[in-house]
Amino acid sequence: MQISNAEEITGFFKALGNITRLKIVAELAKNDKCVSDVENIIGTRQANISQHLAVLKKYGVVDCRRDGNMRCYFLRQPEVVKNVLWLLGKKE
Amino acid sequence: MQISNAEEITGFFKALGNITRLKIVAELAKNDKCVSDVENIIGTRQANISQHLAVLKKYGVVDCRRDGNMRCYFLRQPEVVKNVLWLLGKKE
DNA sequence: TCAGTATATTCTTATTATCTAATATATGCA
DNA sequence: TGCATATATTAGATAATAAGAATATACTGA
Repeated sequence: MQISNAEEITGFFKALGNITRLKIVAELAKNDKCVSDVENIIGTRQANISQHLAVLKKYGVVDCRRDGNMRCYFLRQPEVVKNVLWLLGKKE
Repeated sequence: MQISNAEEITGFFKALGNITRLKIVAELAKNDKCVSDVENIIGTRQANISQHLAVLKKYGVVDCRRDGNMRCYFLRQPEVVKNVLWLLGKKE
């Protein structure tokens, strides 16, 4: 197995290697959400959610678009993320 | 997407979220290796490789067996790991 | 323009990760 | 038993991450 873009892949794993961010990503896998939606679902302070979303964005896992007053976050590669989570979620 | 075993999955991502460990795992995806093999391929000090292998083991990514004087490390779920790396390695 | 809402940023502190150097442990063999 | 080899563990320094609190920014609507 050759890893050509090891930095990038490591970044993906770093991004998901935190339980709060994993939960955020799992929520975004269902549908796009604005920050306050995520805040309500995850039950963490707004600033913290915002920081985690920034990390996810920095590593290229999510991106966002403005929606009026809000920011709507979404997975950049939803199928990849869903497949990875599915693979890991299966019981072996 | 429901994440039932979030802790465990986060652990997997933490384990792979380091470039040295990612490289180790990519090597083990080719075939099992003893510590000195990994050391030579990765080009890092023995103690450090040993520490990284301990992290991978702690999170359940690898396991090892004794082989005489050596320890042979292997992926616990090679197919899962290979599939995940393949998914992430594809160019989109 | 001003107030209100939504989100981001900065700062501080605590925890965790990483690396090196030194040392310990375990096995194989003479 | 004693030495060499292979690997693991510990300790200590530094860096990276995470969370809360406070504050700043940006958009909306009156």
